[in-house]
Amino acid sequence: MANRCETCAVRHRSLCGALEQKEVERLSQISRRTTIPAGKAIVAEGDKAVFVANILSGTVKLTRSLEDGRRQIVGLQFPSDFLGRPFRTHWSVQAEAVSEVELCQFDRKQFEQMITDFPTLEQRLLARVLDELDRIREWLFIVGRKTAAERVASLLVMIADREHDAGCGSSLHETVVFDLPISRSEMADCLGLTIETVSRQMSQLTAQGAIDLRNSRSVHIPDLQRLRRIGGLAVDPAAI
Amino acid sequence: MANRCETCAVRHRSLCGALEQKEVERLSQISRRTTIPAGKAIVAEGDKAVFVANILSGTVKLTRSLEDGRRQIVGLQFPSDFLGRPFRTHWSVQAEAVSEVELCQFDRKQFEQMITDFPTLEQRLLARVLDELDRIREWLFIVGRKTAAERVASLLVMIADREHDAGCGSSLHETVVFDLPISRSEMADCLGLTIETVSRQMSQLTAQGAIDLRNSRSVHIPDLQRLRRIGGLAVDPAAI
DNA sequence: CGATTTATTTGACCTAGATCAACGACGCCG
DNA sequence: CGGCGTCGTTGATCTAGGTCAAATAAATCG
Repeated sequence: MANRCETCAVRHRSLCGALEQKEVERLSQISRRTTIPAGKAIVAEGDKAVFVANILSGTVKLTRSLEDGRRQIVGLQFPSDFLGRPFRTHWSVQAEAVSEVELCQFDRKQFEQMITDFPTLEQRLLARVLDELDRIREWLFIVGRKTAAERVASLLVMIADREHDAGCGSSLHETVVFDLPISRSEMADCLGLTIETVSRQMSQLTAQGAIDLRNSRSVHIPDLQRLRRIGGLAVDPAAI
Repeated sequence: MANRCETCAVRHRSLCGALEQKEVERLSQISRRTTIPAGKAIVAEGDKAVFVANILSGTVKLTRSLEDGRRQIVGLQFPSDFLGRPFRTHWSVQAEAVSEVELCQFDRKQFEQMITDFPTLEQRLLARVLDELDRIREWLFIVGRKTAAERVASLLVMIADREHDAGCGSSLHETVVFDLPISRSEMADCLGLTIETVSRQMSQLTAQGAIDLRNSRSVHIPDLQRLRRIGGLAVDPAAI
């Protein structure tokens, strides 16, 4: 049964924000909510692409891996992000629920039809994909050329930015507190490092006073600009 | 003055392949050809985005860099590829001509209008950006988790695929000969390695008989599948 | 609540690739 | 043709981060 989009937590931040009341209704008719428990794969590399989805809550990781166990997280997605690949028949990455995830799924074919019918939707999707491309290029740079310390700092800043995704600048030297959605092992897989190195760098950052861990998942950043500097990031938060 | 798209070398492979005769005419009216000499920057990180373009000939590298000289190539673009970022006011990467490059430029704003007016164009652009996203995710994986030998092999395969971009499978164990568009230093910047390591790995691959260098730029790959295997790539060429 | 399992931290040591340093091979120009 | 600058190769050494191992610390379960 169609769900009521008016009460959707990500109604305006997600793709659907592009749509008028009437259009949303049509979209809601092809949507279906699903909940995926933490740690479960949503789709595997090579799976047929039968759906696309908006993330309503939770965190999703996109990974590529080799048979020998090497693994790289190639995307982290948060509530209101779009998950999936219109106009492709198969998934090129594995998508896995990091925490429990709620999705608003659409049949891929029907969604493609919607895109074709509603240019505003397509335009918004395009803008999103382009943003994603920018972010992943930044990411490639980090993984390709930065030191372990810089990588860990950069990841923390990135997650901080996306968690309280007000993001946009506000004051310099701002304080941020948040829970890491991912484990040390997942941090390592984001950064092309090992768990041990990530852990050592977290300890190092703590020792420097750049972060403060109340427990291993709860991060307090007393001065975001400072952490940006440690990460070798532009001090001006890259405008989304 | 408008150029005649009918004679365009990349007319059908590029974005414009989506357009009807009449639409192409309109597009051609806002297009302008430029030639950029080898080694020259096309735009710098942070530049105002005044245009987007199709690449007619030559190779373009997209780079991010740090003040201390560390540099990462985050994209390599070939003829028929689309260069630029609609709906963004500034460039987030530097674009530089690797070889002499011919562009077919469009005013960004006008191009955005075209996108809005011609959904087929937008859809084709979307598909392209999604492809680019897939490729760069693969790339992130390579840089994050693969050994130097695997990285170099992967890069050669990737370039071989894109150079004679018939690409699509044909026979197994196929032979490929091509000229590297990029220097050792640029290969290193693609892979997050140093020149020396790239050079050593090229020598290693030559010693193994996996490649054959007639000169430092001219690569002969006697068995593409074998090189794929060395690079830890799926043997089935990832469908474009 | 104690037992067990799983995540994280820390330490000791090792290695892939970086760095430093020649050296050879082309092209270019006078 | 010979000097010179750039690019690529190769060798010797060093080091950031990996690997292996052990000690906490936190979560799960009966």
